[in-house]
Amino acid sequence: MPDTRRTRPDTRAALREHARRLFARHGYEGVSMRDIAGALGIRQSAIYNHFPSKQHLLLDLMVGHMERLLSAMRDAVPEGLPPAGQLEAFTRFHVAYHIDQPEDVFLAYMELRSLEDPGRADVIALRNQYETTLRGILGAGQASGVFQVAEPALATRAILAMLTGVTVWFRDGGPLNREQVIEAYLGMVLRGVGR
Amino acid sequence: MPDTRRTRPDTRAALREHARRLFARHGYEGVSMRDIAGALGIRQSAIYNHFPSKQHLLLDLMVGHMERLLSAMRDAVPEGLPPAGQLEAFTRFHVAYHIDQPEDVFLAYMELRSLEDPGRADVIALRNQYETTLRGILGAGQASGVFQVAEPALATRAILAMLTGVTVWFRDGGPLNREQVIEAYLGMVLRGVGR
DNA sequence: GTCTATAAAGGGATAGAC
DNA sequence: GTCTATCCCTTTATAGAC
Repeated sequence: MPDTRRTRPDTRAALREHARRLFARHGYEGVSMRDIAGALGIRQSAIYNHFPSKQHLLLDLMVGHMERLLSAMRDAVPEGLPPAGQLEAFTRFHVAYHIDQPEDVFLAYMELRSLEDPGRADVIALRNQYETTLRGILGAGQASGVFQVAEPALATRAILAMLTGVTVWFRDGGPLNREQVIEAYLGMVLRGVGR
Repeated sequence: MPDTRRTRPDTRAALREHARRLFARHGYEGVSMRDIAGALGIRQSAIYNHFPSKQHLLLDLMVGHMERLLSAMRDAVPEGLPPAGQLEAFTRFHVAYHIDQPEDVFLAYMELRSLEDPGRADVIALRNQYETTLRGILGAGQASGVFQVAEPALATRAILAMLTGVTVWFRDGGPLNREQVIEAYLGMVLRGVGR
């Protein structure tokens, strides 16, 4: 049994945490390696024992976020459900995840432009998998007549933009709690597709 | 009658144009004064004849955008209309303006975090005026029973986020033209508030 | 694995000639 | 109003001691 009191702190994990927070708040270009190192109390050069460059650190955060998001979404949206049930599950999941992980989500949205190829293409591919899932749900509902969606591709983007915006304003302790926010967004999505 | 062929180009206006484009594409922190000057074919130091600092250049772009946006919105949304008509006018205006001025809009949304006080507070106040207009329309429609909006403040943010997202994906020459996009978003907004 | 020291480049801003 | 030249600072990244 390891002595956890004497375990050296996991610098790599701490770097991820502080970089995520700082990048989300000030933007990739607005944060220096010194800023990140300073948040941990180490020197800037020590970061290079854990990540080969600032770009690689950003890529690590982006890919890690997208893989966790996709995996969690697939767990939350059962394949066997009819389209209306899938849309409800997807919407609840998306809002809840964005409330719970605002920094990851905000970072992935805002700093894609700071990510260089080839990593950028990988992240876009992962994001497209996520979007395609919602697109498929809307298309299936349209085909079976339970949704009235004139333009499924546009509706996909409209719904994702609407729901993702929750990260910009939601705060714990505000007038609406987590569950009230999820229900309010769900109501707008369902009415928006004609349910 | 002035000889327009020999008129010196308006450097200040050209600086605004190129800075707007570069800031929107790479972010405020990702663009240097040398980048902006280079786009015009002048030296970096010449910028300081027109703007006292990089911050002032950003503030000029932000305030200019918000004032134009507010003014155009007030022209497009007549005060005398009933709430349903106002919501339709507001939605058509917002999508059209965001399609036509994507750089201004994207910049104002993304780079507010790079703007320092006191200018930042001014821009936020202007943005709040814009949001409050939509909030008032939804509140009036709710009060008169023509809208079913459980949470007007949330619905305001949800609608604005949904519509503003058009800047991320819309391109001239794509599968949907400007008018088709406006109608599709309008349909989703009206259904979303129960019309 | 972290430190000090340093390299090499780029950042915003200013001075003064023209 | 734009230029060249420069100041002073910060940046990412590397080298080598411990």
